[in-house]
Amino acid sequence: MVRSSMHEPAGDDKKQAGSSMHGPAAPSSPSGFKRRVRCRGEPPGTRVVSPTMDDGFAWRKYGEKTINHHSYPRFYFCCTYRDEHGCGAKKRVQQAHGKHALGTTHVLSFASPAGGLVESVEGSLEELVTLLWS
DNA sequence: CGTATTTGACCACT
DNA sequence: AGTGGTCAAATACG
Repeated sequence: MVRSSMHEPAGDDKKQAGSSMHGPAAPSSPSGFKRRVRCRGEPPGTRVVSPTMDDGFAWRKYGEKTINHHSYPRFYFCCTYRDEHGCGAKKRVQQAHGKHALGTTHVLSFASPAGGLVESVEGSLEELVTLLWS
């Protein structure tokens, strides 16, 4: 969750170093590194709402985790242009109760079309879109 | 060929 | 000890 001291992006340093160390750099000798291939074909009907909704930006899913504390999994998205535009837009989508169908989307930070920078926004996708276009 | 997407594992904090 | 969050690599599709 949000670390008390994770306000500074500099924290990425340690993370990057750590990953590098684990060294997937040596694919030839993975100490048990087995990447299971995925079947890019989820059964139709299971999908209630498309997290990749068109909010004006391209979102790329970079992770998924199931929270035991909650009843549904959480999806992590980040702006596809993160590399080129430095638009450090990050989106966290938590699937709310099936009754509401629409999960809650928390935006960590994203560049506003107006040129402003928004951070730590939380609300439904609908609200976020409205805010973006505000 | 490039991009988007998926899954597993590790890490840091509490 | 457990949780949550991110990265890296591999694959599939256009």
